[in-house]
Amino acid sequence: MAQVIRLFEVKSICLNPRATIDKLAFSRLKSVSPKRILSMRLSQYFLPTLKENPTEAQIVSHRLMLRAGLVRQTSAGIYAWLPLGFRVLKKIEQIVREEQDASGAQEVLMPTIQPAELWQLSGRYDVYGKEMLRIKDRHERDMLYGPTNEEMITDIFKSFVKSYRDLPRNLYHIQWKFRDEVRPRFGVMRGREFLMKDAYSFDLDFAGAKLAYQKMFLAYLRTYARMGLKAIPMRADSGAIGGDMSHEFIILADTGESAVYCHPDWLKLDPLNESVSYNQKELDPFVERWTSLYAATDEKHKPGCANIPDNQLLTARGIEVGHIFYFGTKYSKPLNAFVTGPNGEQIFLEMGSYGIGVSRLVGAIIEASHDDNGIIWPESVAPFKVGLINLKQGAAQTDKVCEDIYTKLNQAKIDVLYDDRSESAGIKFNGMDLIGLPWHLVVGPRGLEKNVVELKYRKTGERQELSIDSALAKLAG
RNA sequence: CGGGGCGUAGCGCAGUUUGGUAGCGCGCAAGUUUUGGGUACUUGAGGCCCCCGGUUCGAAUCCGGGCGCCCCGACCA
Repeated sequence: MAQVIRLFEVKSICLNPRATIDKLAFSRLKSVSPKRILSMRLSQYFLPTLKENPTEAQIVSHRLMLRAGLVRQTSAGIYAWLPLGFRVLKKIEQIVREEQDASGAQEVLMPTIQPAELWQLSGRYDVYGKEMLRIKDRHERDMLYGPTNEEMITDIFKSFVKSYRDLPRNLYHIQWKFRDEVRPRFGVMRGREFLMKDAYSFDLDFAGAKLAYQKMFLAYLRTYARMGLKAIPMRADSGAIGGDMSHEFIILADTGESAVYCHPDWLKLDPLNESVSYNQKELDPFVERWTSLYAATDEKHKPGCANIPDNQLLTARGIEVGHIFYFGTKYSKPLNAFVTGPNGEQIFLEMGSYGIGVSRLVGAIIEASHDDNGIIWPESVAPFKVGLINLKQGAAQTDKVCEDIYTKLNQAKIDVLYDDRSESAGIKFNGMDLIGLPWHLVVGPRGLEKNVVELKYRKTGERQELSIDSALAKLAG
């Protein structure tokens, strides 16, 4: 009897959620740096998937994002990010961050709400029109929800930097922005509220600004390539100033919003194979080479102007996922942002700005990577690397093997979503295809009789039967 | 901002023409069943029919006015 009571006590302590949380919190305190929880059991996850297509979603990425439980629309063009979608958003953000840092840019965080005064100084308060969401605070002071941050960063920068010796600098942040689009559409690809990385470079002269531009050029190519995207820089309009120092980065996707024309050799290039460092000597030839191949959007395309015959041009559709441009002293002059030069003269800052649509990329990646069954996440941005499917939940054998695999994958720091629900096989297979995790590890009684599990690669649909150990080894490799 | 469409259960829809107090499929819950690609059956819960006003004995349905959402175009990361 005493033993029974003791057992019961032990069990009740383990089942007490508070005890678990305290224990977790304690272990976190001891660790040097905070770590994110890698894996998840589907039976406990907030993942509201839909079997049918919501009518409001017309394009494929929007439909799949709603069906796979990534986002929830709260108003036209404004979305709440649910756990699975948020994980993807964070992974994309992190790749952007790492590449910005590698290029020498420094992360800051500016507010979403800005005072109108800054915009009145640059003259854009009136120019921006209704796209700008204007707000009054309780003191009737004019504020706005920032659509971009040139004015603010210039104001911040100039208030501290007074000498040419403090140049160059490149500051970026990843922040939510708002543009009150007349007609939001395409889900997160053309929302009103969107997450964006924008960087702002400050230089003494044009040569410096050009180098800053080239650094971003390289960082952008690397960023998109890491996300499994083929991004092509295309010359864009930069207004009166800037010459050719403006590029849009367009990824190719069948459902893209605009037609693009480019040299077929683009498809062979991979920026991750290039060994080029962030210095002028290496960047000059690199950028030269990467801008020499023809590429133009519909509106810029002029037949006969390419360096190869028109009929050999690759015609495709594209989605803009980034834009870099040099704009000189456009903001530094009206905002009076200058430094003292070597000879004591006042020199207005040479600036450029560089944007990446982080939330848009979630949709864009899906546009570029899906099939009839659902999303196909590139591994680098996948919410989980592995989907573990237990075909017979509740059976001792499959449960045990799955738990074991789940633990081992966790120990190997591989994030896994374990479908431990008591659902039929078909529901689990289809659900896993829909949310598009790169690898599906299927554990069923039939396979276990032969001591094998099935490993499926979502992208190709290829499956192979492997022993548990070799499946784990393959996932770790 | 021009043009068009739609708001009925969580999702997809019917019912509106001809006013009589709301229905189907999926999903959800319970049970049986099934167990390797959304299994089958039974039972059940779930609606301020977008909102406000008007007409009428009676309005999801007719009339007026709002609001919301979607699509095409112009605009944009």
